[in-house]
Amino acid sequence: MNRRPPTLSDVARRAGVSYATADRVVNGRAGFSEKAARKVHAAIKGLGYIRNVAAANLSQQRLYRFAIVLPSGSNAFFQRMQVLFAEAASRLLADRISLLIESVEAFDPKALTTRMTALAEERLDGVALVASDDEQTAAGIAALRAREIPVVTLVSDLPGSQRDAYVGIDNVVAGRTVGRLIRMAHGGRRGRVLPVVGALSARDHAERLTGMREVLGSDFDIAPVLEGRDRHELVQKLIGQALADDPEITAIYSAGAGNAGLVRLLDSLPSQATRPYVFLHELVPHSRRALEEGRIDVIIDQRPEEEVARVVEHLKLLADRRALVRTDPIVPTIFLRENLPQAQADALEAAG
Amino acid sequence: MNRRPPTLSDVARRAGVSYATADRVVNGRAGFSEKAARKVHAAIKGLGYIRNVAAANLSQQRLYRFAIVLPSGSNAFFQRMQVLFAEAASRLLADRISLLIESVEAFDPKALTTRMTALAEERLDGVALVASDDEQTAAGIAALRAREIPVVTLVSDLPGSQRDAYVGIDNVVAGRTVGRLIRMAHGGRRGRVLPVVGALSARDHAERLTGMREVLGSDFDIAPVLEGRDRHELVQKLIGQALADDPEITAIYSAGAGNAGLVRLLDSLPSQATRPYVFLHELVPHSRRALEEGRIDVIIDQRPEEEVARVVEHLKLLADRRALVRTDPIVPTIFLRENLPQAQADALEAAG
DNA sequence: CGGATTTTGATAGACGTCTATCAAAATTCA
DNA sequence: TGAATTTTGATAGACGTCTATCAAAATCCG
Repeated sequence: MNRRPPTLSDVARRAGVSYATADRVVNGRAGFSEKAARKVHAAIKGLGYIRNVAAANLSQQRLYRFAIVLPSGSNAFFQRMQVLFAEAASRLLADRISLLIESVEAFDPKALTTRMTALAEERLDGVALVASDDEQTAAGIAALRAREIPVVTLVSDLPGSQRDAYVGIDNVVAGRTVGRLIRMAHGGRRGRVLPVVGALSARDHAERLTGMREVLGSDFDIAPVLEGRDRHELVQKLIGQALADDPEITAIYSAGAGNAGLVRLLDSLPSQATRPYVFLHELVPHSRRALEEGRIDVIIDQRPEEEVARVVEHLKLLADRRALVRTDPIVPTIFLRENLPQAQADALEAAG
Repeated sequence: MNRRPPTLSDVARRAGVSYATADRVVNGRAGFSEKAARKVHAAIKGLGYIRNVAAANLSQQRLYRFAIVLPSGSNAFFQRMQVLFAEAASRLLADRISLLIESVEAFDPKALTTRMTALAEERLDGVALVASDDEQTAAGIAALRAREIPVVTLVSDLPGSQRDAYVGIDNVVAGRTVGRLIRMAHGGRRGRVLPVVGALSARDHAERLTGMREVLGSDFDIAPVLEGRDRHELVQKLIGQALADDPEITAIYSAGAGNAGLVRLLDSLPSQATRPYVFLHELVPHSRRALEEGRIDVIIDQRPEEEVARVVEHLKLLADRRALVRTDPIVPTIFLRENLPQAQADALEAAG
């Protein structure tokens, strides 16, 4: 019923050439004629030949070596991502894939570029990194590509660069989504939204606000944007002040990090007062707890589990010079108290 | 720097036994002593030996053969799933995995069981199927398992059976999520919800309503449940009547299929009237269009793309007798007009 | 035409595992 | 102790691809 899949020997026989010639054609070695190439390709098509990757890797003792560069620091989101990559790494050993997980100082393009230059010297099969939006990083990517090392950007993209793929959400889309949810939560009534970001100069944060504004239009008031520098204490202080000064606020949208401070502040509010609706990004232990306890309303998550899986998938395909599947951006996922995924025991373990 | 990964020969050498003995131990062939087994296992641990799956598969000329059994019929959701599996199948050829995609008459447990019995006779490495909730199906699963064929249930689970894994959403969770969204959309005011299902006897539909009720509690009125048999015309007619008879209705929750009828009905309403909020399941061409055009408000999707990927992942791991990763249920995903994923050109192509 | 160059064929060893066979060694048991 | 049984070792061929080598054949060009 099921015949054995055709091998390159079968291809050679059908093409009427020797194995050696067929091999030269498929592996692009020098020393074959146009005519031979045509015959071989016709035979490949006719037989439906697919290279046996297992055999090929075996013969070459192939080991895939990928580097993952993440920003260091206390950011809960990247901590989680680091744990996820570490888990993936141990799983992937069985597939002869090794992940070198590296940290560089956050918000330090020079450190990132230095690391990238170092990586370009190693025999790597691919690099994934969280790009920052500057020319140095773009040059670093170009340097990797110049050495034929595929590059995938992660979480934060750099569209003008030579990266092979981006894995992450579209931040304008995320902001629009929050805008729609804010509208829904107000049930047709007007409201006043307090936007909080890390910095307006951070492209992803700015894009999120843009998206939100697009959907809210002129039906909503938008209070002056707070810049919390992604620092818990500052976020807590600024929002506290703003709420005290501006009792009209009906919703808070925190587009950046430092949300532990926001949660602490909400906790300190008098419980009988109706609090504003709260929307924030990234499902991490403290935001999860706040959602479960009803202190916030919505978390927009970029599903780091899915991102990790896709990064690995892309790097593997790029290393094998195969076509990418699923190149559409990750969809920002809306978590309410009710559709939270199961808590990740692994994350707690790793933290404890 | 990076040594060659240890082979079974290295293990044998370190254990002080021959390759043949090491092989007997790891592959559970007869004819080795306890002492030898202990020595080999110690060496495996000491060296961190991992079997080279590529080499193993090569030597056995291993081909994975999986069967996927989907209900046939005009249901847009399963049509989409079929397309996704077909795409996956062509991609997976390169990994020596073949998917046999089969259809059986929907809602016909006997047909499903007959097909399963037939599949049990084939040399398969795994089966995925949409379980229906009855004893025949459970027996069919048991028959497959008796022949050492792993079984994964898809979309609809059968918890009491011997299935190895379930890939799909928790329908109570999905219902609760809708409940929360209904609350949000009413902005703190009361409302009256019209629930529509295919049949109250369908477990998944009933579970969704249960979940919704849990969250709405006594703050909301719930109109009598309509049973639309997942048929477009019937759904259209019943909802039309209900809306005409009951002007108090502020929201519609369609927990089943047949939503093309719902969309048509909404289309026919006088445009100046404020329509009720509409929540329904599964992102398919007609529901997508309705959401884009603002005729409905929310789609709860079970992400068939992710389900397909996971089914394949599980089947492969089960066939290799490896541990499953990610056994938590799929999270019901909330789609608003703003966070719709890119349209799937492939689906259109396949339909056209 | 004749020499240089290009193309082709034949073949062999390696990758790590699986499967099988046969003889030698160790153990069990009467 | 001696025969039967179990355990072990040594080894060889296969899987499909990659890499390399060498000689033979075909083609090119002056």
